Amino acid sequence: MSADEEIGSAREAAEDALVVTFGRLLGVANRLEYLVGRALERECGISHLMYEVLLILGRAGDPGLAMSAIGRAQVLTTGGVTRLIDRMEAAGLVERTDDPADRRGRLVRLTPLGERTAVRATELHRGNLRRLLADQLPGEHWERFADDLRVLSRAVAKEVPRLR
Amino acid sequence: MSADEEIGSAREAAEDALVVTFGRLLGVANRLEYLVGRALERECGISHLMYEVLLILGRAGDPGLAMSAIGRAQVLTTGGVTRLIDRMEAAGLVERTDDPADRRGRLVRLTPLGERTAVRATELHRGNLRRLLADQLPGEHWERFADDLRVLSRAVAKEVPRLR
DNA sequence: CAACAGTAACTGAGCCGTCAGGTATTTGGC
DNA sequence: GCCAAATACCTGACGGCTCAGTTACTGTTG
Repeated sequence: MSADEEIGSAREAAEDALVVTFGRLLGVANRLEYLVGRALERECGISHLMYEVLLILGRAGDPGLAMSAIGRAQVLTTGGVTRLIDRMEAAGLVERTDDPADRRGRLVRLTPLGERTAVRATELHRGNLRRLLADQLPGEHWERFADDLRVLSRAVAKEVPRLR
Repeated sequence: MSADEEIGSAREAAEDALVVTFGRLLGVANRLEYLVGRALERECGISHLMYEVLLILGRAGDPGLAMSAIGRAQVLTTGGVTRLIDRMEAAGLVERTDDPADRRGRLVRLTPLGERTAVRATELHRGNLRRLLADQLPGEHWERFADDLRVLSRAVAKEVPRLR
């Protein structure tokens, strides 16, 4: 084996290790997301998906967001969005209005209850995440972790459409 | 504000930033997992959950694993495991036998088709993950990333039971 | 301006998980 | 040795998503 090949295979092994670790991280993250979501559901009565929609609508403000925009933000089919918003509307968290600019469309916006719920859910959710990290990650590593996570999540987010 | 308080609040701000980033990473990872899972489903005809069960059973070998062990490895209720294994059995990927040591139990093990499918799926899955990382993360950062991911996923895995 | 492709939201069928509750079997204290 | 509690798996009802197809409206183009 030549020196070049040796370097190549070392690099490949490192690649492999990263791929495996990355796969494992995805699995763990997925499970975590699931558990944090259930905690939120117990404590706050809304699903994790609803929580994210509350955040999105909160940022959007008046006059609200189109159904299709919500579907794009979450990974949901139009049918899924319709039913999710149905439930949220029934729970009094959001309200639908006709879009004055396009008579096919509806706009969705938060109700006051929706706003309050978003605030409360955010506190609980942050608390859960913080508790999750607090005594596991040594403080002096946090900055580096934060940096890494930023880069990684940006890279990964960019790649999402590729696998569709 | 005293110097101590200042340090405290700076640390708190760093904490906040990490928590937010971590939350975002979880969201992205979740979506990624979903998309990688669907890719696997298209290319290989098995769900992501089935894939993980194939891996677990592959490691377990003969005479197989109890249903409850599968449920513990994945985050699934016993009912969920029963139905998942039902489908995998119908697809010819696994087979159930009575547990000779406990007449309540059944043991699940891979069929030859299951073994072949596990190998093929692993290749495809690895390929997808690798493609995902390959041209997004600069090579010189890989080792550091791998290291961080290891620490992080260990920390996070340890925390999972806490949120139950 | 009429035709038609494109887009927004909704809906019925189906899939896959949870939950709650059932039966068969094992186990540990008396 | 017997009985209550624990355990292993299965099942019916249900929730929430996708898929595929529908209706209503818009924008483009000859």
